[in-house]
Amino acid sequence: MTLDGAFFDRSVHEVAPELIGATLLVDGCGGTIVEVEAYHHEDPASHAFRGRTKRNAAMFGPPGHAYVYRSYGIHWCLNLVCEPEGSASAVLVRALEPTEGLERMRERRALDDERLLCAGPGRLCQALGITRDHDGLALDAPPFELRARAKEPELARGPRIGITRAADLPWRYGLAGSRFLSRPFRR
DNA sequence: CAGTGGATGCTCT
DNA sequence: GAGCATCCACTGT
Repeated sequence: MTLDGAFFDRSVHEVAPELIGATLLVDGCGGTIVEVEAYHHEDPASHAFRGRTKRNAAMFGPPGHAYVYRSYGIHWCLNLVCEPEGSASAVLVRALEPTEGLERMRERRALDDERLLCAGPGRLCQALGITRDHDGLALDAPPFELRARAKEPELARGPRIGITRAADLPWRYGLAGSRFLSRPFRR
């Protein structure tokens, strides 16, 4: 079943854990989502916290669309916009277990190690070929393909990675025990 | 393993 | 001009 606008038109805190186990492909490359983080508009760590700008405009658009931004001048990062339009909340996709299009992803990453192919927000965007061109695109239409998980996985939860503000909030979710996480979860 | 620092572009102060 | 929702290469144990 394709995840569409209705799926994303809910609290980011409901949507984020339900994305673990879903399948994300871009032009046929990608795999199973194993790690995400929730960013709410009232959250000081969110790009939308200080209001709408040119960069974060897609966060203020309709749910079920992509928000892509450049990180540290080098990497791209992919978010999935949630909640009713205008509330500017989104889920950062941090890691995939690669399952489809492995050869193309290895070429893009110039890397053979499957474990590190999509283990991190910058890495997975490089592997899937995600750039600014994908900012604002709908997730239920090509080049995106986003399918709901078949069954509920065992979840891990913890604080988000790489932020300084609101660093204690446990809004990172992962597939428990996966070897494709960007970093392990503490227990 | 852990820790450090460089690359690099854009937004906001 | 500072500060980043990162990654990689390098150092030292």
